[in-house]
Amino acid sequence: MKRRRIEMKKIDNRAARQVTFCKRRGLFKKAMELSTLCDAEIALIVFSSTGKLFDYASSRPQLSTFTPEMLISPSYFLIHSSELDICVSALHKI
Amino acid sequence: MKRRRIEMKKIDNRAARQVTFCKRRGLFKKAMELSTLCDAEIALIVFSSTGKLFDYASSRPQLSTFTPEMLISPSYFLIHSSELDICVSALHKI
DNA sequence: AACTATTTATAAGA
DNA sequence: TTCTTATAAATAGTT
Repeated sequence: MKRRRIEMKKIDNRAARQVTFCKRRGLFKKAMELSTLCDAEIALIVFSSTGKLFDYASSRPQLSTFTPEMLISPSYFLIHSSELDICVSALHKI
Repeated sequence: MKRRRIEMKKIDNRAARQVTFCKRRGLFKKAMELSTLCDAEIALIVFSSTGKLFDYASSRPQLSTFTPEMLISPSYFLIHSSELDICVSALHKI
């Protein structure tokens, strides 16, 4: 079958959804490009529907490569919960 | 001149850099698409080199639309500084 | 802000 | 998951 425009809604089939997730690496590439070209600070955090964490941050180590030991470390910040509690989830899930 | 491949390094000219920043909206579109198609949780925070905040978060209000008044509000979380202090900057800069 | 040639991302299939 | 390829989508240079 020829390629068609994909419908912009949740992919029902679980396997197909995961395949599409794996294939769509362009988001991360574009984040890196925008940061490099335009000197922008960027933080990108993604949880797949299976709960796996992927992330990118300009000028900072990747959260997803941290070991639990590395995360039991000193410096913490207080941040507003709106939107950013997704970051807290990140720490809890690792 | 015909379009060429752009060199992947910081654009020196300030004006050109800002134009490119404005044009590259694809990052946000792709974030929304990945979230929708693959049922992923996504948080994306971008500071332009001029310090302006742009953000997207699946299933959450946009940080960049908050007023200072809205941010003087109750719920806060403690998060690890690595990578995520970019979020703190967000709150400070608004 | 619009145009458009070209590059880039990716849906489908394998 | 990874490769290929046809096609859709993003965008660099220009206007």
